[in-house]
Amino acid sequence: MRTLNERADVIPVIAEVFREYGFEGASLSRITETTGLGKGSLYHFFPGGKDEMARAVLAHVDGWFEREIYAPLRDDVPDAAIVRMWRGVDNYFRSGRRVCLVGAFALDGTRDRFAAAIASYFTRWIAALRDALVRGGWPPAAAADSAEEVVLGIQGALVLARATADTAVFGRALARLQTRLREPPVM
Amino acid sequence: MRTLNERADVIPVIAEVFREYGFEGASLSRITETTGLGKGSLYHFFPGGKDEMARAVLAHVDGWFEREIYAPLRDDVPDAAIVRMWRGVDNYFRSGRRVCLVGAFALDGTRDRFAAAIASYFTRWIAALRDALVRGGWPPAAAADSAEEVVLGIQGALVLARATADTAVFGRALARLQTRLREPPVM
DNA sequence: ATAACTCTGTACCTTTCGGTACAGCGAGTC
DNA sequence: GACTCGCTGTACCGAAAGGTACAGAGTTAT
Repeated sequence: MRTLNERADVIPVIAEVFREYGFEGASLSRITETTGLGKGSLYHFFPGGKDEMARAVLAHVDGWFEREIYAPLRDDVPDAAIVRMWRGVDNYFRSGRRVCLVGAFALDGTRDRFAAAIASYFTRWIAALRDALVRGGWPPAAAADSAEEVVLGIQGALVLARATADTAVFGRALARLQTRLREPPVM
Repeated sequence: MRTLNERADVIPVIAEVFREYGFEGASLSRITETTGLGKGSLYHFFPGGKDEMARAVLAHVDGWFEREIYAPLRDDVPDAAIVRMWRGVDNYFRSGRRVCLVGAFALDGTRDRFAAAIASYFTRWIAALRDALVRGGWPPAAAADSAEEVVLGIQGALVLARATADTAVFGRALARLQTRLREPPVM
């Protein structure tokens, strides 16, 4: 019964290939090379081919964020959950050295094919953060605005860090957004 | 002597294909289809093939921003130049319906190939905006920070607008960033 | 020991990829 | 009318794309 185990092990590796090259750029030959698996094994685990691999990878990323970020934001003490989010995000994106797979897919022509998964990733993130802020005493409108600003800022920081090959941008952006969430609006 | 004229006419069309599908996804067949030009004409204008097309497109985008945004930020009255930037950006990105070609290339595996052009586009934008703020009376450190925040915020907004197929995100982000540049820091 | 089942390598398929070669068209020039 | 010269369509190329077929190895259960 190693099937499930090994399939699960391969997904993060494939994810890295998609992350690095995008959907179109992630050729099967690159995937087989990186994973060390031949086409035989690959199509055994993912009969649907590249499309299924991408879906599995998106689901994997989504699962991680749901578990580590969204759920805590919805259920835990707001302040603690938000601290956890900052730590988790900085860790996940390797302080700007790693790019967001979902964001990369969104800009690609790939978007339409995985539209639902891509949109859901972002809207649920924003909704969860907004809820945490509201539970922390923020006015709903300001909470919604700031939640959107934070998620969008993280994506922008990743684009810029990658574009300029300067990971410090990411750290500065996180710091800026972080202070902004610490001081509730004056309204 | 129609050569230069027509080549110049084709570049924006090719740009749209790259913007929509990314470098890898923009196949020659899609380009011929969209431009209405056969391979013969295409390789007549761009002997270097896809690579040269991408470089021409990047140069075209860069030229537009240099002329319409960066130069005014450096040379004109700061307030007016910044107002012009907001108008120009909203217009250029069609209020979030259009994606940033340079940002898309940055996330792609394409980045390395065009690294210089991609990095320069962003660093010059940030530098120009920072200069305008400093000339407008901002402390240099705060100006640098806010300039980075604005450029990064625009990129993030484009990612999110595209990801959620909700252009309103872009408008809200622009409004937020705009108010932030209107009130100089307290420090 | 054998049967069943999971996994893997190899060979092969069609389509599309980026790119090339080139003959010819049409609008100017002399 | 002949001659450029800029442009275009067509046919073609080898390589790589994504995907399939399948025999067999390795393990596990009986």
